[in-house]
Amino acid sequence: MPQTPDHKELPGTTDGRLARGEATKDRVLDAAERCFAAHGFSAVTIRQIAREAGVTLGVVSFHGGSKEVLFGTVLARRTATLNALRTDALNALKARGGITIRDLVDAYLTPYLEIASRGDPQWRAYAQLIARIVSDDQYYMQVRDLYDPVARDFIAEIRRIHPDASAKGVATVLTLTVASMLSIVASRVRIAGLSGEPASESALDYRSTLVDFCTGGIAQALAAH
Amino acid sequence: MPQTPDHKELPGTTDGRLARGEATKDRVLDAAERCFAAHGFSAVTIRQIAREAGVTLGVVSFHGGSKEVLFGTVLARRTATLNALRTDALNALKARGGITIRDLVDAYLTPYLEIASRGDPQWRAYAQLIARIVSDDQYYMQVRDLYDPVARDFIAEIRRIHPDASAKGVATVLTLTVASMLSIVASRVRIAGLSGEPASESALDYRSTLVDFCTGGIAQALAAH
DNA sequence: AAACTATCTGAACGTCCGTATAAAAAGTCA
DNA sequence: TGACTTTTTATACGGACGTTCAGATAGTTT
Repeated sequence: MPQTPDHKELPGTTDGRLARGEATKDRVLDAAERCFAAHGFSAVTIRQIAREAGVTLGVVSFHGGSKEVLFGTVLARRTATLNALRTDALNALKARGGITIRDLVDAYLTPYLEIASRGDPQWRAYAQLIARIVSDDQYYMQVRDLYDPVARDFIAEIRRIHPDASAKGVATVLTLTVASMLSIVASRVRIAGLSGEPASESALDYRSTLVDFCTGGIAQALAAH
Repeated sequence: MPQTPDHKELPGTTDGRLARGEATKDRVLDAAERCFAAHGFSAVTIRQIAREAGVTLGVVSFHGGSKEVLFGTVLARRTATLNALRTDALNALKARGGITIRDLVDAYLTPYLEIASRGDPQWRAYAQLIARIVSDDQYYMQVRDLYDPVARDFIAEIRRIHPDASAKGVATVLTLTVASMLSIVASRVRIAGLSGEPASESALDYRSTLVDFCTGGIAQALAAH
C-alpha cells in the first residue's frame, strides 16, 4: 500500500511558480477548447492552439500532454459542472412534486442553453464542442459515460410519468431531445437562412420553442397507440 | 455564343477506355464517401481514399481533383435524388389533399430513413456524412443551397396548416425535425446504451417514434399560446 | 548565496500530408 | 500499324504535422 507522501508546505498561490503554471495550463486548455469547438479535433494543430493561447509550442505538450489527452481533458473538464446544474434542477422538481414532462425537459435543456448563452466565451465554446462531437461516435464515447448517469435519472422520471412506455422508446425520445437541443447551438445559422430573419444572438431565445417542441414530441411519441 | 463542339462518335461504353475511366471515378467517389462519412474531412487522407478505392495515389487526384473539390463532389452527388424523393412525396400529398403535419413530417423524413436503411452501403455512408457535417457550418454551407429549396416547400405547407405561426418559428421546428432525423442515424449507439437494449439494425425501425416525436413537437410548438 | 525544481524557450526530429509530373500502359482511330 | 488520347503508375517535392529535448529562466527552499 503506497504511503501518502509527505506534503510540502503549500507554496504561495497568489503569484508563485505553481500558481503561474496553473494559469498557463488554463490558458492552454481554454485555447484548445476554442479551437476544437471551432474546427474539430483533426483540423486543429498544436501550433494553432499554442498561438491562440499565446504560448510557445512546447508549453502545450508540457501542460496538455499529447493532442488526444488534451482533447479528452477539454471534453471532461466541464461535465461535472453541467451535470450538477441538471441534477440540482431535477432535485428541485422532485422536492416540489407534481412533475410534468415539460418540467423535466426544461430542467434538462435550460442549463445547456444557459451555458451556451452565457457571457463566458469558454462555456459557449464548450457547448459548441459538445454539439460538434455528438455526431461522431468515436469522440462522443469519451463523454458518454460522464453524461449518461444524469440522463438515466431523467429517464427514470419520464418513465414514472409514462409507466407503459418501453425503455427503448424513452431512451429514443431523450436522445431526440438532446439532438434538438444541440442543434439550436449548431444550426442557428440554418434557421436564420430558412426564415429570412437574422439569427438570434442567444440560444436562450429559442428556449420556449425548443421546450414546446420536445415536450409535445415526447408526449406524442410515448402516448399509447 | 459558344458553338456546340462536334461530337465524336460515341465510344464503346461497355468496356472502352472512357467506360473504364468512369468506373474508376465512381470507385474513387464511393471510397471517398465512405471515408469522409466515417472520419470527417480533416481526418481522412488522400492515401486512405486511394487504398479504400484500390487505386494508386495519383488516380484520386486525376478523377477527384483536390481534396476539397472531391469532398464537394461527394456531398453534392446525391442531393438531386434525395430532393426528388421528398418532392415526389410532397406532390403526392398535394394531389391527395387533406394534408396533416404528420403527413408532411413523414414525407420529409422517410426518404432519408430509407436511404439510411437501404442495402446500398453507399447511400448509408452518404446519410451518415450528412449527419456529420450538419453540425459544422463550414461544411454544411456546401449543401445548404441544395437542400433549402425543398425545405422551403415543406415550410410553405406547414404554414398553410398553421397560418398564424411566425416564419422563424416554422423554420425552427423544421430544423429541429431535421436534427432529430439525423440523430437517428448518428446516435443510435447512444440510444442503445441508454435503453440497455441492442441498437436496431435499421434506421427505419425508429420511423414511427421519430415521426410521432416531430409531429407532436411541431403541433405543440406552433400552437397558439 | 547555493542547490533545487517547475516552467518555458527554441530548435530539431522523423513522418506523413496534398499535390504535381514524367513516363508507362492501355485503348481508340486514321 | 502508327499517331493520338485517356488512364495509370511511380516517384518526388516542399511543407506542416505531433512530439521531444537540451538548455535557459525564474521561483522556491535550505
